[in-house]
Amino acid sequence: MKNISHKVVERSFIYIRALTNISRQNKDVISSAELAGVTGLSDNTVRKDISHFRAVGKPGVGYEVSKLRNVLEDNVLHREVINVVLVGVGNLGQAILKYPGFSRERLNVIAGFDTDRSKCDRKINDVMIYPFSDFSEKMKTLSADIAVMAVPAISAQEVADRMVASGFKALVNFSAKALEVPERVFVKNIDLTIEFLSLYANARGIK
Amino acid sequence: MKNISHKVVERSFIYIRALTNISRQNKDVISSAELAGVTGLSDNTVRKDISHFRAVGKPGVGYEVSKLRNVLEDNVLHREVINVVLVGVGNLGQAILKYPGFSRERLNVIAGFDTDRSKCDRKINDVMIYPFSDFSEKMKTLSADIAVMAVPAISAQEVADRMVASGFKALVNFSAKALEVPERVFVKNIDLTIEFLSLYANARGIK
DNA sequence: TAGATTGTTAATCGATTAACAATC
DNA sequence: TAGATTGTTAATCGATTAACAATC
Repeated sequence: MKNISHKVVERSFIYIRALTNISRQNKDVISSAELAGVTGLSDNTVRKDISHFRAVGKPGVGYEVSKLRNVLEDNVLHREVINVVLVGVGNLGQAILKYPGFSRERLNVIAGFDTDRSKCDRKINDVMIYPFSDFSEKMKTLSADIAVMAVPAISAQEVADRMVASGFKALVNFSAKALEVPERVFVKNIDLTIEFLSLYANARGIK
Repeated sequence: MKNISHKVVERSFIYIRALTNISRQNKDVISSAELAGVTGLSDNTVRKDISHFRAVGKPGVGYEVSKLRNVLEDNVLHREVINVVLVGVGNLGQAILKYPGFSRERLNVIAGFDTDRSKCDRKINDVMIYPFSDFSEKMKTLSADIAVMAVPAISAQEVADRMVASGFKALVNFSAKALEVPERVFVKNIDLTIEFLSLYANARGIK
C-alpha cells in the first residue's frame, strides 16, 4: 500500500462505483477490458491500477466483482463515513448541501457556516447553519474530516486559516484564490471558471 | 502556437487572472518568481509556460504586466465571449446559472433546459429555461460554444447524444456517467463525489 | 487442451524541475 | 559594470501504454 498516486486513488473510486452498478446486474465476473469499457479507460490502466493493491483476478477469467470491490474499498477507505462541513451557504454552497450523490457514498454534511446571519440558525436540507464567527468554537464539539469552502476569493485565505487552525487536513476550495496552507494540509481546488474557459480554449483548438 | 497542453492552457488563465489583479495595484512589471508566488506555482513552471507563446519578458527585469496579459489572452482566446447552455436546472444547475464568477470572465449563460415542465418557460437569473424536448429545435436559433450537463447519471448519455447531434464540441459533465462521444468532442468531467472521496483518501494517507 | 486474461516488466510519452548562458 | 532575471536546454520524474510470460 505504498506510493499510490492521487490519480490511481481517484480511478479506484470510479471502479468501485462501476462495480456496484455491475453487481446489481447480477454479473459476478468482469474482465479488465469490460471494466475499461464502462469507465472510459484502457484495459492496461485498469490492470495496472488494480495491481497496486492485492492481486485478486484470475488469468483467463477476470475479476470476481464483489471481491474486487472489497479490495478497492478497503484500500481507499470507502467503508468509512466522511463528515463534511461547509463554509459559505450561497448558491453553490446550498447546491452542495442538497447534492444527492453525497449520501449515497457515505459523504455526510454535518454543518454549514456563513457570515450572513440571516442564513444562520436554521436548517437547510436537514443541515444546521451556524454563524461563521462561531466556527472555531463549534468545531470543538463536531468531528469532521473535510471542510468545503464556497466563499468569495476575497475571504478565502482567512477562512482557510481558521480551518487549518481547527485542525482540518483536507480542504475543498471553490474560490479563485490560491490558498497558502501548511504542507500537511491537502487542498483540492475546483475553479469552475477556469474549467469552463480552458475547455473552450481546448475545443477551439489551441494546439 | 503548436502543441500547447491542456495544463498550460489552464495555468494561462490563472496567470491572466493574477495579472489582472496585479495591474489594479498599479504594478507594471512582475518577475516569474513573483507571479509564481501569487499563483502557488514555481518560477520554472511560469517561465516555461510563458515560453510557449511569444517571448515578452526582459532578462534582468521581468515581464511587463499588461503586455504579458495581452499575449496570454490572445493565445487562449480570452477576448471572446463564450456562450454557454445549461441542461438540468436542479440545485447544481441553478447554482451555475447564478455563479458570479462567470460574467466577470465573459462566460455567458444564454439558455437553460429541463425535462421538468414546472421549471420551464420562466427566467432564472435572467436566463430563460426551456423544455428539454425543444432542445434541438432551440439550438437552431441559438449560437452556443459550451454545453453544461447538470443532470442525473441515468439520463446523461441521452442528453450528451442530443448535444453532439446539435453540433457541440465542448461538454461539461457534472454527472457520474462516463460519456461516450465522438473523438472530436471535448468532455470535461467534474464529479464532486469522486473529488471529495479521493481528497479524503489522500489526506488520510493512502501512500 | 486451446483460448482468454491476468499481473508485471519494459518502452514510451509527457510534464516538471534544474541549471545556466544570454542579456537587460 | 554588477546584479537580476529571462528563455531554453538538459535532467528528472511520473504516468500511460505496450507486450508477453504465467496461468486459469
